[in-house]
Amino acid sequence: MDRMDMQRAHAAGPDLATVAKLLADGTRAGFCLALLDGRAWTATELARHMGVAPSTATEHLHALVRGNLLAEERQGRHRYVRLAGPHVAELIESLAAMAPDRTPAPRSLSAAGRRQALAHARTCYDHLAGTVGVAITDAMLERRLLDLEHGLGLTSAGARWLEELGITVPAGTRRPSVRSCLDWTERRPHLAGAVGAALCRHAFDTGWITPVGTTRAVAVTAPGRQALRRHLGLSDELLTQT
Amino acid sequence: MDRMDMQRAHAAGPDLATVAKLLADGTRAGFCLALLDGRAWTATELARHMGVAPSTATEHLHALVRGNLLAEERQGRHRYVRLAGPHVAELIESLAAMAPDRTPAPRSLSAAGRRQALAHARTCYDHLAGTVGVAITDAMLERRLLDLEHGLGLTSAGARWLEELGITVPAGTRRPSVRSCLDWTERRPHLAGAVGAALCRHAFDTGWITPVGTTRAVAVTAPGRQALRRHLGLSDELLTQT
DNA sequence: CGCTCGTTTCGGCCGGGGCCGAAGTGTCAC
DNA sequence: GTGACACTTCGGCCCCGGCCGAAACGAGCG
Repeated sequence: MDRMDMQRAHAAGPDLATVAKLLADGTRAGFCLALLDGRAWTATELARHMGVAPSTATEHLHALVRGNLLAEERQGRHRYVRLAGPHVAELIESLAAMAPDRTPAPRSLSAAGRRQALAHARTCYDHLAGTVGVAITDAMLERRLLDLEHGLGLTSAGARWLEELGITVPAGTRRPSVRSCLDWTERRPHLAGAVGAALCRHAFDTGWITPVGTTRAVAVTAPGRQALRRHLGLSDELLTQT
Repeated sequence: MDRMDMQRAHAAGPDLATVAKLLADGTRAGFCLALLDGRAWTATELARHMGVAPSTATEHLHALVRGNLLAEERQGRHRYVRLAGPHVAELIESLAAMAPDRTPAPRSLSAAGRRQALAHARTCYDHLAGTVGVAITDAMLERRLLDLEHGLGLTSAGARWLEELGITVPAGTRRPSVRSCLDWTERRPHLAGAVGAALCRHAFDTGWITPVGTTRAVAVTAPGRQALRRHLGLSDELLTQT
């Protein structure tokens, strides 16, 4: 039995390394981070986004799809990819929460503006993050719609509150209704999970928020500001990007 | 601006790759999986466990400690390492849940026995897994001590039940009280989080379970069988390893 | 049917990094 | 002191894998 066999023999259990390897490359990790916006991107979009040749992107995407991190959908001569599901988004988030934030200082005015818009309010896969996302979570805690008694949880008052707003949360799934997601600009936890996703969806559907350009950034609309003030007591200044 | 700079410029946000790289090697991943037992191991123990030279293990451990995945503690000429905390264990678990299980067929009778003991009952960092871990979770669901209404949660009856048993769960932390952990033998979720940890600790403290050899496997003692039958209605056959 | 453009395949280059063994450092026991 | 032992450092080997460009492929479109 040579060395390789020794190693194999001791390597029982799940094969962490092959999954981790998929995220262990800067380019592939960048793809996944980009896809955290929840949308489907084409291969060339991702290639340009990370500054690599299309051929390189193709290979990476193959690996990610084969590893079940991404799902692909082909339309004509385009190949769209998106995250394979919320579980992948959560894996990426928990990895990101542990990673050092190496966001570089903005090099241009427009880059600084983009960064500020993202820091103010953005989607994080399927829920809200940024200053606004954290503020919503804090307000819900203050009003006892959520509590921290045993980790983050929805109170019965919170359940009623959702119902009054006409927000229905898909039940019965394994997905936790409330999950705490640590985001990388605020470094503070905000509301994720099924409730976070439902709330975000509702905010889009009713026009409280609207996407900014083609990024993950969102802006709070006038009706949105009004609704958030009434339902959560959030101030206008907080909701307006300076 | 050359190609490298382009890539750097687009690589904003958390540096997923460097964290993932730590787990992207079979040997380092094996170390972490071994450390999931929650104990502290010495460098040589881990080296022998994975079949690599001590010098190799040293380098890997340095990387893992520098990356904040492991904590080290030096005692005399020994260097003990353990997982840096529950968040690391959870990261490893979520990675493992996504990884293909490449557990090889046992090559010897003793290996088969070890495997069976592990499959029956074992610790998973700080809570219980295996057939027994899943059975406890199922029984708690059936008795409405837990519910699945919005993800896995502790009911008020469950809180009372814990109190009656004299189990106190540290409150007020960010750690979720109840978390679902997918284990790699049963492929079914079982109770983790602060409650899972407290329950496991209680089971050790009161002698319901006892470690088997130096592995993660545990055996249910006679008092343990009695207690689990009385408090959760678990049958003796289920709790005895065949 | 030829042109465009998004995607894929392939060959080849090159750097990073995992591995070992040999030698060095520090700790404990006698 | 003199071993024994746990751990570390270093040099060197070698392979894996990310990158590109060139060329092929195939869907849309006039």
